[in-house]
Amino acid sequence: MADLLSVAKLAGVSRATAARAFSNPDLVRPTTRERVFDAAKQLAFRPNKVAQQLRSQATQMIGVMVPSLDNPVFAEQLQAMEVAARACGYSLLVTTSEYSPSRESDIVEEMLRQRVDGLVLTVADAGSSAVLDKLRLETTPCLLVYNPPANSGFTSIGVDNHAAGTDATRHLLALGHSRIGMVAGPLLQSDRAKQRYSGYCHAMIEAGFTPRPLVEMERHTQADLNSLTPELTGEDALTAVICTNDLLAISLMGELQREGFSVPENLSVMGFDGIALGKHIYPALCTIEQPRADIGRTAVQTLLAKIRGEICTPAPLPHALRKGESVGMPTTRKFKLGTS
Amino acid sequence: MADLLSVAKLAGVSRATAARAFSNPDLVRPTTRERVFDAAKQLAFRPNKVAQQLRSQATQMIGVMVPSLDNPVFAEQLQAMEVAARACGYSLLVTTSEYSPSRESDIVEEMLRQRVDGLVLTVADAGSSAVLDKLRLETTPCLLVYNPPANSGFTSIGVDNHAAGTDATRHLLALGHSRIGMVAGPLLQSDRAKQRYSGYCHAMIEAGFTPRPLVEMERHTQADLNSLTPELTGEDALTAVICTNDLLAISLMGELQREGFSVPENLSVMGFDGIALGKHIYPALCTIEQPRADIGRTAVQTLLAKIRGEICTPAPLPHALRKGESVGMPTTRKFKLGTS
DNA sequence: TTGTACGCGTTATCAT
DNA sequence: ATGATAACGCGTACAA
Repeated sequence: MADLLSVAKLAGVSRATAARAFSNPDLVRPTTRERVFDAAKQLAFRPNKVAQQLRSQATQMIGVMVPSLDNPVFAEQLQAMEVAARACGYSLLVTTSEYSPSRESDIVEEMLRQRVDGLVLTVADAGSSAVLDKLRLETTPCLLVYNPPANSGFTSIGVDNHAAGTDATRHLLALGHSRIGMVAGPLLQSDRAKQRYSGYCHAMIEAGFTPRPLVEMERHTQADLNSLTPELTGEDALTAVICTNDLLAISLMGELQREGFSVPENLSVMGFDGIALGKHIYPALCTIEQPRADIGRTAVQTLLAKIRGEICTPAPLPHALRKGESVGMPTTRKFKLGTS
Repeated sequence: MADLLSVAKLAGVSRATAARAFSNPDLVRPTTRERVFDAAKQLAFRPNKVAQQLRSQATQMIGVMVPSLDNPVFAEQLQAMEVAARACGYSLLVTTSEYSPSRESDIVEEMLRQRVDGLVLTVADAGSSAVLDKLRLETTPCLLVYNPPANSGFTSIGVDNHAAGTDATRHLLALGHSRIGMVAGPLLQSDRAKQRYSGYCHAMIEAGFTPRPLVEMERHTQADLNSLTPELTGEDALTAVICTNDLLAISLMGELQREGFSVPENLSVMGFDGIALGKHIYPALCTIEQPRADIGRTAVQTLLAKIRGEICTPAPLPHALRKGESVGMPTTRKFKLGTS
């Protein structure tokens, strides 16, 4: 691949002049400049970013680590970040941690070696994270997304999960529900879920009810109806459940319907996150919507500000309740499990 | 950030020796080696990949461009690619084209400047693509994913979309359907959809039926029931439709149910792609499953082979029929539209 | 306005 | 076994 020197030679100027023609065009006489551009075109010259990066000590790359792209929440956030970053001339180096702390460390180390200008991470648990401990000692600007800001020492972009959990619960309470449960994936892997649960507890207590224990599923993205059935039978049977993420909610609804129950008649189901698909399925998923596009954009802009040396601590982004057919008024229609 | 020279000085050796201690440990006396390692640790030395890349003329990065990460098909493929690439010591530079040809060009240009070792692209239409025309003149190894291999001149990883379309149709035919339609997003933006449609036509003709015209929706991911209603009424009303992707199918099912119809009693609905969510919704989506993990892995491995200079033209990957509750036998139950 | 020369951090060649 | 040095491609301070 042609380099600046060959361009310069073909244009009959020095390397410096050729370089200037690109980086500082006004410093070079128009005719000379054109000669350089012509030569560049003839040789199909393409500036070498690696060299530029080494020279300028900046890569214009930001490293992104999310748990998994199989969850649309992260994929959609990444989509927004990519657009925002590109608009600012930055590229994204993307990795997935698969919720594994050791992978998290390897990935961040790798990205630091690549000299990314900044990092955007979503870690399993911001409260106790080896990778964050390491990053505290580094100077590379770093930002969390989705992780609750408290206790990590890092600025974090996302909604107020506690408040969101409260709002979700209040919505159900307002409809007349009181026997409300909450379902989560593996808790250790999600500090968000914990906060949302605490918000739920807050709302329940506030309304004079006793919060129920969190029901923990084995996977993030797939509900297991059996784990929930104890809560669905008897006098105290739930009339509504909140899932800590939309995938869980959608698969729970599927399981219920597959077993012959209907949503929301037998059980109201709420999700969390607001992935796009939730609007299209039937019944449409009632959920707490995170402003994913905003989150992505804000994350990029906040990080770039940090990179420029500015100090900024953005406020939590507003969540919104998205109503949906998966939630209704509580009914007395009894569950009859095991009829299949 | 500490560099090799400072490490060397602290260890009391030359830069060359320090470098060797890492790249070629056996060439340096064990005691010296340890001194170097100690110094490196003390200074928190972290090798600079940018410099390595400039020096070695290889970035160990592969550039990935997909239309949009909002579609789980691409997100899930990317997930698989990331794991495969990381396992081989490669990183992923990820971009989204948003189905825009001009963005496609900008992105590829940018990645070439970054000197990625190879490219993995999913373009709108491999048959006529400005970006592919440009890449034909370049030497950077390049691979398509999902795009049909024919007519592009590039090797492409994916299933045989024609055959898959045929298989989908045959499945419905075998159940007794004959009035089968096909629904797609914007056709110009998806050569895959065209191939799948031609496969459908093939199967219909083969069975002695007349293929229907493709119904084109305005968006890739959201069905518009109104566009379809003409096909759902009258003597010749459809009993089954195949959608060219799962998101379209899922939203179509939602729309139908929302209007009071049931799937598959009133209309059988098939999807295409096999995104994970399809299994969990109710009715579970019957679809043609693409081996996304395989596709991702194979793409990376094929590209790396190309980068190493090997020649390899992988065969199309096998698709699979995933049965689901969204498809049933044809019934005589009439559609009654507009009853709401 | 243009050219000379140095440095960014690394690796590889050639001496010693 | 180790050290000196050139080169990767670029940007820029300084000199002309």
